[in-house]
Amino acid sequence: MGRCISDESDGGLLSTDSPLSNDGDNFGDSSNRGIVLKKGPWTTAEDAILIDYVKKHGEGNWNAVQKHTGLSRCGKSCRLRWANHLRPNLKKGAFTSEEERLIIELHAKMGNKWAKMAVHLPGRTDNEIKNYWNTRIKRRQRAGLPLYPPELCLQGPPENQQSLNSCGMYGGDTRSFDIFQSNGYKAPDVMFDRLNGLTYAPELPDISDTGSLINCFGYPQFYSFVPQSIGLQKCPQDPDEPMSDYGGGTAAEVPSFDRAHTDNCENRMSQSFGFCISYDPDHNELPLGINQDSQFMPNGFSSASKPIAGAEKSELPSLQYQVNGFGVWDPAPESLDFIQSSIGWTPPSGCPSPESSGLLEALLYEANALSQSWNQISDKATSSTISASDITDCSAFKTCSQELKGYLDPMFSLGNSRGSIFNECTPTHAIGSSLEEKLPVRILKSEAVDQSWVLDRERNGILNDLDCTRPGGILGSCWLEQSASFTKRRGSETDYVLGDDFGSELNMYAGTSVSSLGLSSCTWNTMPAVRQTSDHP
DNA sequence: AAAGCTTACAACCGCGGCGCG
DNA sequence: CCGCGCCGCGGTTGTAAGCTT
Repeated sequence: MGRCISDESDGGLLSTDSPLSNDGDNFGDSSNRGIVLKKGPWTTAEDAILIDYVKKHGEGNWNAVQKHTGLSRCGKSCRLRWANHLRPNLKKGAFTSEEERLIIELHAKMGNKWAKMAVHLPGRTDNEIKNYWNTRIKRRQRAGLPLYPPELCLQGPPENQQSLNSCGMYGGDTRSFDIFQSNGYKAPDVMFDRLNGLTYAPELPDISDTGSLINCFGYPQFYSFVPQSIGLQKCPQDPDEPMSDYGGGTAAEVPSFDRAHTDNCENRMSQSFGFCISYDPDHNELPLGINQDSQFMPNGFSSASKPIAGAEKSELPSLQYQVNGFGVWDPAPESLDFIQSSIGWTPPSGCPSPESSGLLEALLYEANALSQSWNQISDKATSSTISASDITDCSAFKTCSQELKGYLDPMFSLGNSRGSIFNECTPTHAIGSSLEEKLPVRILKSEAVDQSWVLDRERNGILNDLDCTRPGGILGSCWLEQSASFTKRRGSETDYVLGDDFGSELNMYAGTSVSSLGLSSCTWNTMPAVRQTSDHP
C-alpha cells in the first residue's frame, strides 16, 4: 500500500509513492506517475476545480481530471468527492424520519447494498446511508432496541439474500458473517474457524468474562444479550483437561452441545426483541430442519464449535461467544449449558418446557416465562423507570471491566480464570465479597439506586428459587454491579440518542422483552447466586 | 477550564465487475 | 482468452466536533 505522509504545506496527506498509492487497482493512469497526489479533506478551491471540470466535461473519465485541471487528486477521489458532496441535487442535513424508515426497510430487504438503497433515496448517497446505518442505527442496538421494527421482522424474507431470515437475520450458513458486517461488528474468527477446518481462533472472550453471560428471569436456560465491554481474550483450554474449577464438572460430564434449539427467526426474535431463548439440553430436535451440524446459536449464528463437515465433536464446549445483534458477545448456548451442568442448577418449576415443541410453542413458552418473571419484577421495574437521572457512567463500566480484566489472565486456563472470578467477584450479598474494594468507589456510589433495585428484586423472589449456596457457581456480585452500570448506561444512551422516540420504542417493545428496555440488569441480577466453592465446601 | 471520551462523518482503501483492445 | 484500465461498491479509518467528567 501507499505510504502517506503528512503534508505540512496544506495540512493534508500526500501520497508519495507512485503511481497512485491510494488505489490498489491503479484507478488512475500512468500519466500520474511521479505526481504527488493529495489526500485528505478537499479544499473549496479543489471543489471549484472539480465542479468546473464536470461542468465542462461531464461526469466520468475521472482520471482525466488531473490531466485537464492539474488537480492533485486521483480519479477515484474526484469521483467520490463529486458523488458524495459536489453533485447537484444532493440533500444535506439529517435524514428525515421518512428517510430513516425507508433506510431501515431497504436494509432489511437488501442488506448492505448501499448503492441500491441510495437509488430509493433521492439526493442521498450510498456513503451517507452507510454512515447513517453504521452510526445511528447501531445506537439502537446499543440501546437494546431491535435493529428492525417488529413489522419488518414479520415480513417475508428479504430479497437477494437467501439466508436472511424474515427478521433480517442471517441463518446458519456462511452468510451469517454478513450480519456482523451489516451491523458493523466484526465476526469473531472463531465463529467460522471450524468451517475452515481450523481449531481455535485466539480471539475469544473467556467465559469468565462476566459481562457476557446472563440469564433471564431467573432461568439460566434463558439467555439474553449482555454487555460485553471487557474484551477479554479467550483462554486457551485443553479440551482434555478436567475442569475441576467448575465445581466438579469434567469433560465427561459435559452434555452434548451439538444441537440447535431454535430456528432462525426465533433467533432473530431473540436478538431483535431481546427474547431470552430457552435452551433445553434434552431437546434434541432441531426445529425447521436445521442441520444439527450447523450449531445454531440463540441469535441465529452458526457456532463454530462443531465442524460443519460433520466431524465428531470431541472436545469440551468451547465456551464460545457470539456477537449478537446488539453488538455484544453472548455465550454460546453450549457454553451456558455447560455452566449449568457444572453448577448443577436446574430450572425452577413453573414454566412449561418447550421440549418437543415447535417454534410457536417455544415462543409461547418464552412468553409464559416472560410473563411470570415480569410479573414478579414489574412493580419494581415500573417504579424504577429509566430516566435522565439514570445517566450512567460509561467509563465506570469500563473501569469495572478493566478491574475485572486484571483478574482474568488469559494465559490461565479457563478454570483458572474462573477461579479468579470466584476469588474476586463473589457475591457481596451472599458472602461478603471484597468487590467493593476492588471496584472504583464511584461505581458503588453512582450505582446505588440500581443496586438497591437489583437487590430488592432479588429479595422479592427472582432468586428465591435459586440455591444461593450451591457450590461451583460462577456468578458474582460483580455481575450485578456491571449489570447495574450497564443498565444505566444503556438507559442514558437511549435517552440521549433516541430522545422522545425512545418512549414509544419502549412501549413498542415493552411487551416483548425486558432486555429491550435496557433493563438487562433484571437478567443479570437474576443469575443464580453463587458462592465460592472453597468457601462453602 | 481542560482532559478524556464518544460520536458522526468525510475520505480512503481494497476488491471485484465490466468493457475494450 | 487475457491483460489493462475504469468504475463502483462496501468496509475501514482518521479526525473534528461535541459531550462528559
